[in-house]
Amino acid sequence: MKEHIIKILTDAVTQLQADGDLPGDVTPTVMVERARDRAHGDFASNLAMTLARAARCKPRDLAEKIVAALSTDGGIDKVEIAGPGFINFYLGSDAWHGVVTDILQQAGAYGRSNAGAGQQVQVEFVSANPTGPLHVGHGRGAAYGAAVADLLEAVGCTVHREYYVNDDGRQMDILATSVWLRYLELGGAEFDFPSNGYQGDYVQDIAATLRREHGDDYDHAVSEVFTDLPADAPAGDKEAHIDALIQRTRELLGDNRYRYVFELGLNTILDDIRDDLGLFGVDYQEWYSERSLVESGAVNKAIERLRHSKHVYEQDGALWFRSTDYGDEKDRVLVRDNGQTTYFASDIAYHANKLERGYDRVIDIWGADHHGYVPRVKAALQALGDDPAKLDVLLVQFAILYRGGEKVQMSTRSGEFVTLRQLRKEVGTDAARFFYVMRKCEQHMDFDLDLAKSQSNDNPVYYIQYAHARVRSVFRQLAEKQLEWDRADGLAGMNALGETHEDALLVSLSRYPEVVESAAFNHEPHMLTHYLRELANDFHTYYNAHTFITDDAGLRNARLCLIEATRQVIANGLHLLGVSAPDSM
RNA sequence: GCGCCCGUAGCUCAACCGGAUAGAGCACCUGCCUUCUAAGCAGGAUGUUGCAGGUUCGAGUCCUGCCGGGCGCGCCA
Repeated sequence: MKEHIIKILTDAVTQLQADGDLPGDVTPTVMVERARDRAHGDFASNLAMTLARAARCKPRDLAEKIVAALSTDGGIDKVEIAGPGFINFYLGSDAWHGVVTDILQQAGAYGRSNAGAGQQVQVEFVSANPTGPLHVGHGRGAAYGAAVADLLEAVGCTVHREYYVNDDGRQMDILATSVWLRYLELGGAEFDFPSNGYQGDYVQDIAATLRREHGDDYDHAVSEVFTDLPADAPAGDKEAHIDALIQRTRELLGDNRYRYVFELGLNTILDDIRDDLGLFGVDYQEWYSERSLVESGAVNKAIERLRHSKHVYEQDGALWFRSTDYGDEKDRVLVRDNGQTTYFASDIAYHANKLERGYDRVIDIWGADHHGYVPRVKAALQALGDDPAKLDVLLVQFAILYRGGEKVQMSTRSGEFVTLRQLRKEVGTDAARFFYVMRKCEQHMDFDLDLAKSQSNDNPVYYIQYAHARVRSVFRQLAEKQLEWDRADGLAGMNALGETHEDALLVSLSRYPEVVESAAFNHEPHMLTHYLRELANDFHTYYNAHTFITDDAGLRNARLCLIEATRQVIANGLHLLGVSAPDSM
């Protein structure tokens, strides 16, 4: 319908240009949008206002010319000029009936489109270091990333979901060392656990596995481990202490054993993260290993490419990338004076690799605390001769949890953070997924745990799911009354509909594909959550105002078609958000 | 100090590329269950869009300067 209106408006402008009423050199972009207020009709265009200047006449006068040149047919009841020069289109109620047929025919495919067909998109999200379980801070990135990916897929893009596994850095060495120290403790050793080590219970679980499977094979005397190490905090430097401890661990265990402990820690935690995300309804096409980039030489290759670009220099024993040439605040180190490449160097290689793979668009979803990182990554891509505009970095603000009106305190250092797993158990996957994407990603968010758990109309998740379950319930009642839904009869008799509530519902249903498309291309799943709430509201209102299972078979079948279509759209929308659509509640 | 994000009703948030009288929900008050699930519905009001300028037919939206909050500013990741 919208396309139809755009077409007749475009035709009208062409007509006016041919008649000399409009300059021929202007190429208007015809915008038609849903009227916000139904008093303004169903669709509105601001065409006359945007063209007024080029046409050198008043918007309202131009609007009249356009309307005069308009060929109105196909369901348009009337066209009016209003306000400063809007052209409003009023549709007859039967213009909307076709949407029910569309929905019932297309079922799960209704709302999907090919608007983004041919576009290869990569979405990288969560990518938390595998040094511990995911916490609630990762939850928002997971829910948001999954929704953005699913939305893009719904509009026809080919989407590759990816988790970048930081399996190569110092943090992983700290984890391996922490696991081994806990293992020694389990063998009866006593010492002060390093203040910079990983303290969570999960480390002890991994250590227990090591001891269960390998007995005392990995034991060493405490004196061997801690002799001649720089002091730990508070007296000494905790960083120097842990680095020396890592080195000592490597020496005592030897390459193979150290590797084993390292892998055990990494794999256990990665399995846990994978499992956790899976239960959260978040799945990936690929888990991309940072270590594979290092081992394949891709990191060194990227550094060499930068070196050739002449934006690299040596200073203080380190190798620097002159990112300030591309607007970054300061230059960045690629290779440290100890010869180790930085995380940034891996990340350059990783992003270069993404673009080499031929994606039209690369989307990174990061926590907002990493925003300072964006300019340097884009700078590197530019220096490499890649197009930084292909990279979209979406920054997700943190969510603050509230329970009983109080902020839930989180402290990572003591290991007493709230995990995503705990959140799922407390409020359920459906509520968590929905709540996380209810707000724009750049918006600071308050996550009310009590509300997410509450089974009341305050809770938008239940409100929407309830609408879905209610439709199912109506059909169960129908069966109990020994009646059958004659779908063909209902679709043929849509003219029986015409109540205000029915018109409103039809209009809402017809909007769904537009909402999906808009939410997808703007990377704003919250638009869908708002839409679904409005749709559920339209349904509940209708439900209370009219009886669906009436004695009039024609009316009954038409209404059943309408509510089944509503159910289908709710199910489709919830599915895109990773939320279930229950048959009963 | 510099950079990025945010500031909309008592609270949590919308407002599609700059459009018409800035909208929802919650909280608060009043009604509706012998009738398809009351996890629902109907009715009731709330604004100097942080402040001050600017751009234009039109600004919550764009520009400049302030104020307030968050985050970042490592040879950490």
